[in-house]
Amino acid sequence: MYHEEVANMLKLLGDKTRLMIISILNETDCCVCELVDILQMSQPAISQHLRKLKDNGLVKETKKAQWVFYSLNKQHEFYALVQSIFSHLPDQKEHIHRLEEKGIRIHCK
Amino acid sequence: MYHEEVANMLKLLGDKTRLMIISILNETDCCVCELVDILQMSQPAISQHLRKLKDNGLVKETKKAQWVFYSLNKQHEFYALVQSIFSHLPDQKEHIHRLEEKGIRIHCK
DNA sequence: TTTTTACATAAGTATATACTTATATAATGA
DNA sequence: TCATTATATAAGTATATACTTATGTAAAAA
Repeated sequence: MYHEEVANMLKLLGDKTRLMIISILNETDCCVCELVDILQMSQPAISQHLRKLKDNGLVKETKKAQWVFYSLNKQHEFYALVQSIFSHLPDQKEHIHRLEEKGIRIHCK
Repeated sequence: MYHEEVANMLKLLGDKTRLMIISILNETDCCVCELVDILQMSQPAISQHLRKLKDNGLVKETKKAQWVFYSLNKQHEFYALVQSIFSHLPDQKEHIHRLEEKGIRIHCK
């Protein structure tokens, strides 16, 4: 049933840490250590949330050198739904700017 | 933090039974026994979901004779967010029509 | 080659959640 | 008045969830 799939998607987004992760990835791709720095949570906690998001297909990962970069999967069935939720949330640019200013943003070709 | 409030709202909607209840109430006000009939679940289960929705302010209740009618609270802070989620879901008119046809729709002034 | 950094994962734990069954209440109807 | 109907709620239970700590792995750096 369609409602069940949507309910599962909302449950996935219905956690403040995951909602923040997705909001940040909506600004720019990030590696795990950047998310750990922004969200001030343990690395395993962040990794476990990322795994849930990845298992659901909402995010993709790309290995680059020692880092794993996560990004939103724009091909996801519910990407439009997720974007309409974001339209009701403030953007998260400040977190990215703060990383840049602190000089700890990971840039990788 | 705003993200936390939105996450809590999404968690509330992130249950297929509650999402269905809200979708149905988006069509028309209903009393508990109609929701029990539509959703084919036990009355206490439905009542408990309704309580969660009411505690959060998403629905309102009105007593009429022996029935308690529930309706969406259009004044809710996140009503617009909820509506944008509905725009990604099929409508639930068929359930209401079925009740009418079966002659078990509760009409009350 | 050894250490460090970045990340994943396993195991354990505390809490939350969604039901069930049983029971209480209040309005209606016989 | 007594039975029925509509609803709420309490208590119990099974499962899910979100962390923690500990540990493993792979790449980079020293």
